[in-house]
Amino acid sequence: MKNSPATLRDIAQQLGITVATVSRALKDYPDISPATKKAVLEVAEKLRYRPNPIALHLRNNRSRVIGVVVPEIVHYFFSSVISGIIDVADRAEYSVMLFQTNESYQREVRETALLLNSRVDGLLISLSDGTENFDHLREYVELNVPVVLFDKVCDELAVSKVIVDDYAGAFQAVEHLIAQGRRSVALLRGPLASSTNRLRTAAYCDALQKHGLPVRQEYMMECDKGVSLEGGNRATEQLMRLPNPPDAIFAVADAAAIGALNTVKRLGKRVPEDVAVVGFSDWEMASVVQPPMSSVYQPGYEMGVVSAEMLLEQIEAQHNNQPVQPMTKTLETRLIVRESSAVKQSAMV
Amino acid sequence: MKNSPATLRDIAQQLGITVATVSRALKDYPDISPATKKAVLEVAEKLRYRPNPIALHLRNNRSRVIGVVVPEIVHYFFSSVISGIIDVADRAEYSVMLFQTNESYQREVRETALLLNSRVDGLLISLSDGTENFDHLREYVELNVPVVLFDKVCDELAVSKVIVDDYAGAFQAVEHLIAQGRRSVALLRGPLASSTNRLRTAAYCDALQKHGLPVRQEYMMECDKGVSLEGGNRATEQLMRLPNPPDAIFAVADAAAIGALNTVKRLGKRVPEDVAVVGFSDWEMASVVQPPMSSVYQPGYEMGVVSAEMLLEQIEAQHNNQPVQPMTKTLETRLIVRESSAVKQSAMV
DNA sequence: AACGGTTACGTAATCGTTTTCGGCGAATAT
DNA sequence: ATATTCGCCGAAAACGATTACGTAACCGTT
Repeated sequence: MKNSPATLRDIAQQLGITVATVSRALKDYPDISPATKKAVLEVAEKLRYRPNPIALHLRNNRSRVIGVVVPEIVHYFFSSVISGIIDVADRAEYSVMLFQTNESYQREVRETALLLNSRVDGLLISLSDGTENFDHLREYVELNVPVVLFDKVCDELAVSKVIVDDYAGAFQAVEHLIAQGRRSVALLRGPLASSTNRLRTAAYCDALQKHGLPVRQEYMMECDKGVSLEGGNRATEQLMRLPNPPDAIFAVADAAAIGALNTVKRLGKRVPEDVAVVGFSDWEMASVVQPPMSSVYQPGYEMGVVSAEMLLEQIEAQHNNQPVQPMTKTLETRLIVRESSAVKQSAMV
Repeated sequence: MKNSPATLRDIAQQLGITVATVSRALKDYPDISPATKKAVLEVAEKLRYRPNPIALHLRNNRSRVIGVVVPEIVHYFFSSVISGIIDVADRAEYSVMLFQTNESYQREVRETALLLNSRVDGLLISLSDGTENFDHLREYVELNVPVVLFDKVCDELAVSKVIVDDYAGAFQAVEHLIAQGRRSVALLRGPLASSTNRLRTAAYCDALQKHGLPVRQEYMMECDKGVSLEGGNRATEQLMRLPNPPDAIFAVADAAAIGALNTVKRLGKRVPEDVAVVGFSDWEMASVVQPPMSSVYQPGYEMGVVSAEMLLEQIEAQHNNQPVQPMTKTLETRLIVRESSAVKQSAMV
């Protein structure tokens, strides 16, 4: 029957009054007589009137929509962050527009431009691994659209950031391996363009040096297929083929770590006796592999919550013409020790 | 400096012409003289003009936004579906608004209403486990807003659906277990309100009966904490405490299956020798646990792609006033056999 | 009777864009 | 010389909602 939702005018026509009166009646303005209000409310109910948000956006110059851009959605950490963002946005009556870049810089530029055109009220973004130019985000700054960077950030932009303490987490992981008596710890990492990779790699080197261990290039592997299961597999195969293979592997991501763990076992070595393994992120997966894998826990959901709260605050401030101060918030990481790196507790079947 | 993006009027004023001319010049109407076009293009470039989509939406009565509602985002299968949806939407220049219900019927109603008010062009939704009333979706049908249900669907609504062949997949899994010589196969399932749970449960029963095996109530467990790791753990503990514990477990979700697998091992039994385990979905996790777990592969990404394509087609048809025929598409499942259920190939360390 | 103050509503502008319906001058046709 | 066409552009309505401002009608006061 009815094809399109009722508008103010539909109500006004039924009652022989103007849309202005209807609008005011619905918003309970004191100007309107109780009788008219009652009549308007009734008709509005009957017609199932709902304000058209698009018209409101046009008039108010705000959309109550925030844009979220992540490298990939099918990823335990990022989906956790997204979940946190959505829950916060939901409570504040904001909607979330979601995009993924598949780690492509070009697509990142495309999506952010799209989002900017869409007049989102703010942007939450985790940079792709390949992103080294930030002009697409500078446009936001110039137009005073609040931006919060999370997880994969950059120093070049004066915007708010939410990160985890990548350095401390990685440092702790490597020190833990050294404390377990490991003397040749290998690293599995992704491209150094990404801030998280840089920090975790730096922490790896520093931890080794602090304990008087050599930093050996042949132990620092960049996974060619990304820090994935497959990337971890391949890098580990290479590592174990070295004249003196490492006695421990620290991977900057759980997927690669699990690849490493499985490859070590496949090559007939024991975990952790021959090679200890520690990952980063503490995915659900880490606790179900055999042996259960140590990993640096990264609070994904919380990062989403904090980032979204920060963005919404800035949007609010912006809207009230208050100045917004870019700030950086660092969330704690925590090393979860399981059997893959704890020699004493190791209980093999 | 500039606080808000340039509008048609800004361009028009700079050139002393009207917005109508500017609009036509930008859209390359034949009416406009080359000189004017050139001038407009130049000023538009200088001012970095971008059409305001909100104004367009208001005028065109379409938003080029689709709504997506899932039970939870942090979930390998659903995030895969979302990924597929987003990739298709992206190519068609649509944006995706994402919501999660956390399996709450109330929140499902709330989010769908919000989305409807937001005037999305269409809705993609996977129902929450507790959803038994569908009035919130009937509103979409009444207002002629295209809806496509995926994965968790219902029979009560005359809308398009995309599902996997839950019945066939589950049937194949149970038959496989029987073929491996198992005679007492247990089931781990979630609430029967969900269509997938119902179908997989029915297939379980039918497969047993086909092979002359009894369908025993004490082997059919509803996981109290949901079909999660924890739910799988608890249900399996109960199963193994039975006078005659099962020699195989089929779980309707991988998380519960992995919980089952780990619990079986923790209780000192061998997988698959004592108890075989098969899951459903074939998450990444399934292949990395020990022993690698058999599972019914469910094409998540493809489901997202197909659902989104179907929805966009319907939106297009709707927009051209063509009738839309609700249709149901069923995607194939495929049993992936790994060591957790294949006695012969089992290679324990 | 004239004025002031309410009450209760209407008028019209606004947000940015598209598009229909002209309009005006010049060129072409009859 | 008048009519027709064409090229180029402006005016204005439309999408749906909000809101500053204007204005009737009515009351009571002086």
